[in-house]
Amino acid sequence: MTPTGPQIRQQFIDFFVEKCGHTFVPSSPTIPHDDPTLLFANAGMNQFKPLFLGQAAPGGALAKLKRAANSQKCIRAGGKHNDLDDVGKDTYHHTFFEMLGNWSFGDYFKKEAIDWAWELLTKVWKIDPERLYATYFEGEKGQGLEPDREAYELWSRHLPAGRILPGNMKDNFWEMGDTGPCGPCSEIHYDGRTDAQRAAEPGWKLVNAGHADVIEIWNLVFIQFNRTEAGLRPLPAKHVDTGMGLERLVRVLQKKNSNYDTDLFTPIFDRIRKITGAPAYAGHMTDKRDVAYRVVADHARTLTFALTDGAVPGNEGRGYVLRRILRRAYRYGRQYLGAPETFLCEIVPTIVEHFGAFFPELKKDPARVAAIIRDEEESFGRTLDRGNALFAEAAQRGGKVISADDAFKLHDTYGFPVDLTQIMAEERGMTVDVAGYERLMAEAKTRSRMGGKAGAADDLTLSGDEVAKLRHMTVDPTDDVDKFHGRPIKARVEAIWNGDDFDQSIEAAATRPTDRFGVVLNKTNYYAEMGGQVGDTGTLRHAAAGGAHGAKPMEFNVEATRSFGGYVLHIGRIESGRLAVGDDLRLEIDDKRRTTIVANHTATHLLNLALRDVLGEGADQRGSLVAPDRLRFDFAAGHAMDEGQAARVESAVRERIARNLAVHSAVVPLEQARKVRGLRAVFGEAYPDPVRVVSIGPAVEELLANPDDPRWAGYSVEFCGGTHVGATGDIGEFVLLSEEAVAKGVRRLSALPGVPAKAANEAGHRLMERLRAAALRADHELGAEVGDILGSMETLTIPASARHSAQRQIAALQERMKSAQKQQAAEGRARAVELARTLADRTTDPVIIARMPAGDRDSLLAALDAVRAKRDQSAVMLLGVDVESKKVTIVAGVPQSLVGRGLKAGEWVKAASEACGGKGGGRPDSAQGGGTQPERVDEAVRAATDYAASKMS
RNA sequence: GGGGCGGUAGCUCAAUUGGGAGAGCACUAGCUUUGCAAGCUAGGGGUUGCCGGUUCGAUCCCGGUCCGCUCCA
Repeated sequence: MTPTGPQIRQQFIDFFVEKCGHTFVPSSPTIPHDDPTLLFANAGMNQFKPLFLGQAAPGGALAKLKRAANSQKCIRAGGKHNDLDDVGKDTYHHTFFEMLGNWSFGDYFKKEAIDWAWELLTKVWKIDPERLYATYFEGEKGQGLEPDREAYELWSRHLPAGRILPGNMKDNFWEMGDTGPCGPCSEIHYDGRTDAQRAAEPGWKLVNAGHADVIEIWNLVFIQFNRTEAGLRPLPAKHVDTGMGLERLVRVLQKKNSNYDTDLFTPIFDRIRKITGAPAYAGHMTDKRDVAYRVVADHARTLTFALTDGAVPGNEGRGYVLRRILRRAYRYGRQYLGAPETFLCEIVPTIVEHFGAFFPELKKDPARVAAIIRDEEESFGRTLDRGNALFAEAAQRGGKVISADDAFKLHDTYGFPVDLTQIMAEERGMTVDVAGYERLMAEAKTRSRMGGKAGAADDLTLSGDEVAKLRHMTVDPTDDVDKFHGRPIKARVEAIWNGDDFDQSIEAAATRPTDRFGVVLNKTNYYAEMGGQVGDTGTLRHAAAGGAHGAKPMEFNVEATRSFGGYVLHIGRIESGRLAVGDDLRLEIDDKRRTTIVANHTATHLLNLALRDVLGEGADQRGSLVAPDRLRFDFAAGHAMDEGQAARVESAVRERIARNLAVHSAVVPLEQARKVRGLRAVFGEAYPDPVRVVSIGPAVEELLANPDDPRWAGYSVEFCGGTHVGATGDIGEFVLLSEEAVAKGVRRLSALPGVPAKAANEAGHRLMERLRAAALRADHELGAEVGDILGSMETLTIPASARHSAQRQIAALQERMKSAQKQQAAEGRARAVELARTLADRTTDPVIIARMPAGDRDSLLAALDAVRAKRDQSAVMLLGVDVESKKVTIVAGVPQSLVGRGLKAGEWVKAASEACGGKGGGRPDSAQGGGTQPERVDEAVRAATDYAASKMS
């Protein structure tokens, strides 16, 4: 009986969990929320990186792990390893794949890793041992690296010498970066050719040679060295990191020649066929339709998983990579499968159905994922339409060749990749100037690079190496229990980090004002930036009065506090005196700042609870920022809250402040804490075990004593390592400032607590007063006042409710202004027209030149039309005089008959306007102009009269 | 972070040396038709994203800014 893909995945995990004592650790999200250096999760070890780097927080759940196994969701696209363009063309490239892995963190090593791998493959899965090959590291003299004889010996117990092959630095030595943990690795390869092929050519010749059927299936990495600038040093704790691509493994076990022929993909193909009505997938490598099947299936998997994990298509970073993936799939589907205008979104349910059992997060909100994809499909469809129009133009223009400029513009502005343009050109028997396109592309790239000089990272950090160095210096991680009360304490200087190296001492006189240092102490009362709460600031001084070194007392200004691998870095500058390792210091934090931060943080918890009350369970927290002057709260929501909802959220928070609920915290086992009803945790976040629980209202012990009590749903209970007020009454006041979208499906609230909230409320009231007063004014006074109010609104900090109300009132006032203006204009026009009619009735001259009272150009033009209606054979010029604003406005119209005699309206107006300090022009039959010297309007009239006379005579 | 393109009526879009902001659809009213589909006539609807500059005059030119699309990093 051939096992299914999900069975194979489970067999792997069961083998390591049940037989070999591993802990099953669920896959981390494809979107690494806490690692900005990584676009997507791309290897099983990602979530264990802190363990290998020695940066895991001591005491956390991670640090306790000895052995782990899982199937990690991985995405390879956009970054250094970019497989995007290869997907579809062969049997094994994917942007999304699963990586099975087992890990040892300073526990077992090579022997167990190799023996278990062999046992699982040959005994459990019964892979023919004759088809397996192993590689080992052959050594590298230049770096003083010996061959990995140990691995060779271990393998020789399972395999004949002829199937254990040496490999070089590139294939068999694994390094994470230029420095850090590294070590030799050993790969297992599988020969999937037919017996006849295997008889004809020995498999060892094809290992690592790029043969489609002789493939690497498992990589066992033995991390035993640490590379520093000085060279390689053996690690005291040796680790094992293994990775086996699930898709490949399933292919082998299901005896297929392509990953896409396994049941990991065939249900998706069936679905695609159903949606598009295309002929069934036939598995050909070059057939465009089959390529499209593979592309669409692979990309749909990537998108479903990435969007589920909280990513959103956008125009930068990983969002942009996802958008490109989506579009690639969309184009292939539309072009080669005849897919309808939206179809990718229809594949989501199939993926959820087949992968949801093992990855339950998929089932959480698949409708949201599908909706995002549908949106993108629709908008890309519109872009394609615009691009198609441009392509048609370019094709018209080009004759036989689409020019480089056009091809580049199609790509750069409309997102048409050049290969698409080529396909479209081919269909019309045209070609594309690809060489020219490449040149333009290269130019654009250098331009883009030139401008992209990123600002230097001025914030100090400690890398894994440096954390290890601290440990080597026998410095213990900082004891930070005092951070919760924040009162001044005494502590000893353990190390001083200058960004490149550790100093023994620093002196104010010898540093520049821009130099920043990071002070490591044995303990601290500073809160290090974490969980959205900003770090503390404050001052470090010598504990003994007068200072230990010289006359001037030392003062170190802490501007930021951050934590690395358990070491709290007090970052800032030394203002005066001298600071040395071993000094005893007195630590003070900026109390006032801390007070507002603390109030903000507790308010954030109340806000979180209020959002659930008003919007329901779906309003998950997506991030937060707790700073001294404001708080920001991001949460999942499809659209903006209406004013009623916002008001209810606000009053729900206020109500709990008014009840002055006590804030409790306790550190308790994670498993136990998770059971408490109504507990709120941040999506995608990994929590330590034991975890700190902060509850507002009931004490943590009460919660744990009776976790199922439905009453708890009415209280705020969160996992949180931050600092809080003693009771909610300390927050004082609370107002919502604004609500906005930060990404599709994510909204951001800004709010203020305490004193600033009161100030905002008062500012809001003053604004309301002002609007009430403004509404009583006369129409003609409104303009200035409304403009002024609008101007001040931009900088005003007022509650969101007041802002909305003000906007409504202003809109009403503007409406009033508009109709008043309109009425005035209409009256002005009517007066001008009336005047013009009497003028026209009075004269029959072929040339009519008349002064008009002040009026806008529209009135003058209307008057002009009125005159011409009655005197259609006369040339007419009207001059509007506005002494107040020092302006003369001139309009003129000349009938064709007189234009023929040389009286051109443009020239005529020019003559008149130049006489009163201006210019003018226009068409021969109709023109406008003006001047800035109303007092010379007589001259203008004379000039116009003379000019007309000269033409008419 | 840098570059390209765009933002005009409720919607889709026009508007050239800078010179009176339009069309189609939708909307309202009237007419026509046995009814429907529609047709005819009239009308309402605009801060040309926002701010500033140049100019007698800016949808148009220049600078800034916001938003959308797009490419690159």
